[in-house]
Parts: sequence; C-alpha cells; structure tokens
Amino acid sequence: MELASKYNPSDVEGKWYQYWLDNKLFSSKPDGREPYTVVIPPPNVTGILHMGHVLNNTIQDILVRRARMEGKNACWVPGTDHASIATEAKVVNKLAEQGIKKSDLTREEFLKHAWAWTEEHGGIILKQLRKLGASCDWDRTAFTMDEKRSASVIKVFVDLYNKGLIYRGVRMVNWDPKALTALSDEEVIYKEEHSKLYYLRYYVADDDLSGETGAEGEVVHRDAQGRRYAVVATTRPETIMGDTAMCINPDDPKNQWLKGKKVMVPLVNRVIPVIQDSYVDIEFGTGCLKVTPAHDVNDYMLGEKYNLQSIDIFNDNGTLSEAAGLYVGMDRFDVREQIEKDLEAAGLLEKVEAYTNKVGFSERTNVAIEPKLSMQWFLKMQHFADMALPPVMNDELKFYPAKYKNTYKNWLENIKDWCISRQLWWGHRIPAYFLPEGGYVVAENIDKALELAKEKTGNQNLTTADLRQDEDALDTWFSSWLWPISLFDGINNPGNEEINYYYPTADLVTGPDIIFFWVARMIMAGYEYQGQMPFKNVYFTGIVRDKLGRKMSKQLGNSPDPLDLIERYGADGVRMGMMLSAPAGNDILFDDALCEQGRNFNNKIWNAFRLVKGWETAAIEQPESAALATKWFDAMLKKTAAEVADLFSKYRLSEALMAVYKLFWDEFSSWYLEMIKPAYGQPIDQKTYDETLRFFDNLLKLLHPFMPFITEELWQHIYDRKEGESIMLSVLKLDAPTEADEKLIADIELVKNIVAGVRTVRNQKNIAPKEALKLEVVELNPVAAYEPVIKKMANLESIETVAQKGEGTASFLVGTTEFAVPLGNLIDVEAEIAKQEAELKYLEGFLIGVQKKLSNEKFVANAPAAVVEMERKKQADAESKIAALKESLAKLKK
RNA sequence: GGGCGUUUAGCUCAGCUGGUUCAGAGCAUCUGCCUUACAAGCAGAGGGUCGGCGGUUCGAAUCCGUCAACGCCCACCA
Repeated sequence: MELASKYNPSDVEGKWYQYWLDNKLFSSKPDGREPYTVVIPPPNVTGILHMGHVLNNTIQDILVRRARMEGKNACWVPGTDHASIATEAKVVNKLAEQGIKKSDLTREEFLKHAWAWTEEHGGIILKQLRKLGASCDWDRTAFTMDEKRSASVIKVFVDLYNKGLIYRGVRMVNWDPKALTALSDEEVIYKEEHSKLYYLRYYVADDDLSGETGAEGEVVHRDAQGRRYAVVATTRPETIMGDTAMCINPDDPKNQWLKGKKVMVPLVNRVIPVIQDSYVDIEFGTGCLKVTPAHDVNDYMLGEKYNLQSIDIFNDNGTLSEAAGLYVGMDRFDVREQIEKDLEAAGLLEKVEAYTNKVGFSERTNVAIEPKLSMQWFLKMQHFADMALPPVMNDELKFYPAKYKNTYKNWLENIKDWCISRQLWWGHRIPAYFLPEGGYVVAENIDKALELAKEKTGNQNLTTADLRQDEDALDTWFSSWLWPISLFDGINNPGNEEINYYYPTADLVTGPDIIFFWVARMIMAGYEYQGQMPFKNVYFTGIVRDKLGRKMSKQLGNSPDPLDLIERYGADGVRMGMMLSAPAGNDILFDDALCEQGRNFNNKIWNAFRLVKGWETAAIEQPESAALATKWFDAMLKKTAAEVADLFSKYRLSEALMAVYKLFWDEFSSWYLEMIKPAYGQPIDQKTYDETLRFFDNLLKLLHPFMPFITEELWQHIYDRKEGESIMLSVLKLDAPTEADEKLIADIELVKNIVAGVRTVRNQKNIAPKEALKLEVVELNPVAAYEPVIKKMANLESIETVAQKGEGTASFLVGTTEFAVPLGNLIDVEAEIAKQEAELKYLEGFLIGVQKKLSNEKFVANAPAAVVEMERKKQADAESKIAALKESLAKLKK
C-alpha cells in the first residue's frame, strides 16, 4: 500500500463518520450492560458552532468514546434548545427587515414565522457537531419544544401549581424594554458604568420665607430669594416624575429641619411628603433620597412600608408614558439628557458629579434593565433548595473542580423565588385560563380547564370560548431544568424502561456560567421528579479565550470559525489543540498554534504507521535488541494505560492526552521504533513485527477518544477488519504493570541516558550518526544486559568494560558510572577539562549540602530512617564520582 | 461590602498526605542535521531565589500568618 507522506484528514473524516452512522455505532438501547449516559447541554436551535461548543462537545465525546471502549452502554443524547428570548428576538428582527411588525401579527401568525425560521436554521449546529466527530445517538435528537418535552413542561407546571409551589403576583421585576419581557434575576448582568450623579433642588412647599435658621449641624439651603430647599442626589433624574416622597434618615443631624415638611418635585411641582427611614445612608450624597416606588426596587419597598402612591412613568418599551406628564413618548435616555438641560435652565440643578455605579443589563438583549412592577408567575424555591444542597455538599454528586460547591451553596442559601413567566410568544404557553368573572384555573389543556372552571364557578354553561389562556410563555430554563428526565420521557411516562435504565446520567459537561440557570435547577427537578440526582458528576469547563486572554467576541473578531479550523487542521487536530490547553475549570487560552501541534501529531502517527506497514517480514531470528525492546515497550504501554485511567477518573483529560502523546511520540516513535528498526531494505522478523502491530493497535485505542478519525483509519488498515467493525467498539484492556515492568522501565531510562551521552559527544564533536564509535565503561555497566540496545541506538561498534578509561576520550556520567568515548585526535583537551571541572564544581557543592544535612544531629535523630539512608547514599555516590572526576582531570592535564 | 480562586521557565500549566539530584511537562528559543517513516521532522542544549515578607519544622514550591497583584462569583447604597 502506498501512503502519502502527509496525512490528509479530509480524505478520511467524512468517510468514517458515515461508516459509523451507517452501522448505527452511536445508537444505544437499554440492555444488560452498565449504562453510561450523557445529555448534551442543548445549544440554541438557531445557533451556530463556536469555540465554546467545540470545547464542551469535544470533552463530552472523549468521555463517551472512552466509556464505550470500556464496554459500557454509552448513550449521548443530542438536542437543541428553543431559547425563547434569543430566538424570538431573531425572528422579530427578521420580520422587521421585511417590514413586518410583531405587533401587527396575531400570536398564531407570529409562531408560524418562528417555526419556519426554526426549521430553516434549526439543527445546523447539530450538523456541525458531526464534523467534529461527536458520537451522539442522533436518532434520539430532541428539542425543548417538541411534543414530548412540551407536554413534560406543562405537566410539571400544573403539578407544581397544584402543590402550591407556583403563585402569581405583582412584584418588582427586571424588565427588558427591548425584548418587552420580565427576566429572572439571573438573567441580569451588572456592569460598571461611568455615569453622573445629579444634585437636584426640592423646594420646601408652602415655605414661609423667614423660616427657622436651623439648629446646630443642620444644613439648610436657601436660594437668592431665601427660599429653602433640600438637595437630592440621583443617577436617574428622568424618574423624578414618578417621585412620590422624599426620604431622610431620622438620625441625620443635617436634615432634622426637613422632618414633617413637604417638598416639591422639580419641574413637576408636585408636592410630596418627607418621610423618615433608617434605610437611608446618612453619608451618601446629601442624605436625602427621592422615592420612586414604581422604578426602583428599594423605593418599592419603602413605598410598601409607608403606603406611598406608585406612579409608573414608563411604557413597556422604555419611553415615557402619559403618567409622566412631561416628555411623553421620549426614550428614557433621551429624557435624561433633556431633563438635565431643563433642570439647569430652571435653576433646579445644583451640580453634576462624575459617578461610577453598577447598572443591570439584559443578558440577551444587552439593554439596561428597567425595574418595573408587574404581574408575573413565580416558583417558590426554598423547597427545592432544601433538597438540592445536601447531595452536592456531601459529594454524592461531585463537582469538578470542587470549588464551585461554594458558589452553589451560596446561591442556594440565599435563594429567591424564580420569576418563570416571560412576555414572549416563542415558548411554552402558561397553562392558566382566566374565567369571565375573574380568577383563573390551571390545567394541562383547555378541556380540563373547562371542567375545573365549571367546578370552581358552579356555572355549567361555560364553554371553552369563555376561557382566556394566559398570554405569557415560560422561561426557557423551565424546560431545560427537566432535560435529563424529559429526554427519556420520565415526566409523561414515569418509571418507563428508558428512564429506569439511563437515569441518573453519568457526567454533565457545562460551563460554570450556567450553574444557577441550569445545573442547580436540574438537580432540583431531579429530586422532585425522579427522587434522585440527575447526574453523578459535573465537569465545569472554562471559558474559551483568545491567546491574549480576551473573551472571544464578534466585535474583536478574535473568534475563529471552528469549521474553518477543521478544514485547515482536521477535526482530530482541532480536538487535540483544544484539549492540550484545557485544564478543568480554568479558562482556555486558545491559539491556532495548538491545532497545528495537533495536526503535527496526526502526521506523526501517520508516518509511524507508514514505517511499520512498509516493513517486509521474513523467517529470521529476532535480534536481541528487538527482544529487549518489545519487553520494554510492553511494560511502558501498561504503565501509561494505568496512568491514563487514573487521570480519566479525575477528569484530567488534557493530562491524559499528554501522557498518550508522549507515549506515542517519545517512547514509541523515538525509542521503540528506532530500537527495532531493521537496516534499510532489510526485512524484520515476524515476532517483533507482530508485537509492534499489537502495540500500535493498543496505542490507537488509547488515542481514539481524543482523535477518533485517524485512529479509525489506521485501525482499519492495521489488520483486516470485517465490515461493521470499528475501533469505537473495540475494548481497551491492559494489565496493570508489575514490579518487574517498573524495573525494566527504570533500566531503560539509564540506557537512554547512556545513548544520549554518546549522542551529545557526537553533537559536540560533529561526528555523523553514521560513523560507528566505541564506548568504554569504567568498571561495571549497570545495564550490561541491554548492551545490544545501547549499541544499536548509539551506533557503537563495541562496548568495553575497562578499569580506567583510555586517553583521548570524551567522558560522561550516568548515575555513578563513568562512560568514555575514545576519540583519538578529535579530542579537544581544553574543552574536556573545562566540562569536567564544571561538573566537579557542581558535585562538590552538592556534597557539601548533603554533608551539612548529615552532620545535623537533629536531622539524623528526627528524620525517618529511609530518608537518612538516602542522604548517606547520596553522599557515597557523590564522593565516588568526585574521585573519578579528579583522577580523570589529573590525567587530562598531564 | 462579602466570598472564592490564582500567582512555579518567554507562554500555558503539573507538582496529591512537607523528605528519592524536586524544581518538572508541553510549546517557544538556541545549536547541529534534508540520516529513504515523518523538516508538520531528527539529535542535542540553555532557561526559574516556586509573587513579597515573617513563622512552624531537622527539613517548606508544599503547612500557618501577613501584604501585594490579577481573576471570578454574590450583594438593594440612591
């Protein structure tokens, strides 16, 4: 077989993926084997693949493929998320481009557009995952809004309502004026903003100009006419039209004079009372706070407490409403600019200061959140928090890395009720039905709702036409939190075979940014509906950043297109590039160069294969060097496989990959293959050849979870395989290394050092590798048994044991043994002396350190015997080396 | 304002319960090689007071305290 000298991924990747699909190798059905289940964090249905997905899904695929090769029944369930806000926003934008306004459409018409959009763009991302090699059971592909998942969501809503855990009420919520919906607290991101602090004059109403002069410590402002006023500091002057009180701290000496007064809202001239509450920080600003119950969470609480009027001055889209009286129809931020000018002109603006504060933004639309009073649905969370906290804290359910337990705990211990309604159409419509005479019923469908309605009202003449379903949809996460259950239909069909077999799932791989949104809530739903955890382990990945540590973003243009990378480096190369830099929980600084390293590794594997498959076998005896080499590599393979297994159990995947990488490149290619390589054009003995193929086969298996394509390609070529066979289904099983194996490995390490010593001599003296050399060993070669290997690897014509090394030699130490290469007139005496003197100096320094330790009585008395013994040995070794070096130097200097 | 985490070679990171020449790996760098598997390669080499200070100990990258820098999460100061 003629193979190109460079591996070309595009030749094989498509072919093998199709082969896997054709042979249904990803599919899973419950059977007698141990299940290994992973549910994909469903990407947005209309999204496209980005680097975060590459990281996340590569990790999942590695875990799934590894489990499959361990003989488990691996099931990776794919799917997409309807992502209500994001998708609805995209559809609204698209319609806008066509000149269609959402408000001009009926709900049904809009949903038709949304489904069309979903069908057009939906699932692209799943196709892209195939390019990456993801071994999902595609027949199971689900959607959070498909029939089964939707039914699950509605059923759960009704159930929780009937349990008294869902309630409806007017609350201050986070309002997104762009998406026109309420958001949960978790969907609000606070950012530092450079803004301004405005100091406004609130004149005292009906003030008699004479007034009191003010007691000690009071701060009384007067204008030129002598009128008294209070100064209020605010960052939001545009909300003054909604002011219904001013508040001072009753203990604030500055503002005692304001007690019991009434003041006038600037520009509006509405008279509002001065109230007193210790909530107000005396130190902040002037100690006077304007109270706008409709537009600030704290003010809302004050309003509740003091029974203040609430004036909502905003429309849902963030423009000013009729209730504001001024600036009606203008956008809130335009009003802020305008009102500053108007206040200034009216002499009501004392001053403006630069100020940095935190402003909440919508996670999805990135517009500033407006606190707004509205009627919403809420889920009581305390019940869920109580169930979900213990299993994580006592490690029944493990987090990797464990530090996220703290984050989790903190959230659960300060849990707030979850606002689950969204003023959107794209989503699961809330199954609440309003009755003509007020009140509502909650039911899975309108027929059941009608029954309940008749029962509730006693009116048997009601028809479905009399019922009006709530317009709102549910928060997307209200479906996501059921994902590990609903994928196996465990809500609609409790106790079915699949849910019993696949649940709880094994590992969840996701980002720490959705620990509250998703992970915590899945745990809650798991205990509520299955009575047990949804997954045994959670592996939190980091965020993929560019090599400078910046987040990847469209604006920066620093986010590579994964498909483009796959084209350039191959899917295996990209997967490896990603994994090489992905320690669990740390952010990933991604660099194309890492994919290059991956690609290079593919090429290395490819070429090693070319070498091995190029050999002809013959009935010749196995050379001793080859016999030793195969024994050694067998040990090495076992040892590394054990290490890799250990690393997998700790989710240290990049380290596992690195271990296999080094095994293949350094041990197998650089050492083993060179040890057994026949001379050019010569055949290889059958025994060595067979062993080598076996090693290669096992190496491919170890590599397969990381780089599925090239390993399948070569695995298929290495032996004749039957149709339908795959490395995917092959079982990786190697014995644990024995003590003899460990000894062998340690001995070969010495051999390598000797070979490296000779090579260094060659390098320094510019002696070609082709030129055979002699090697002298002073006194006793500690690894005499491996001389055939040493000879071959260092290209030596002889190894001779001598009492003293000859003249004109370049020497080096391995352990305590001195080796020398006779060089005749090539030797550079001066250089040799310099080298040995440097070594001597180092050893003498080292010896002093050891001696100091040993002469310390406390050390000898307190340290364990083994440690002391080790120090003694070090001392003896150093002394003998020093003696040898001194002798050698004396000779050279003669 | 609280909590958590990080700081080890030019870069990205290992280093578990203190003790084997423990100061490591990969990449990058430097030197020499187109040696018929691979220049996407081969063979060598250099490079760090383990963030600072103090303590515990016979012994500290490792344990304790403290300071500093950076990062993340949470929190209603206008």
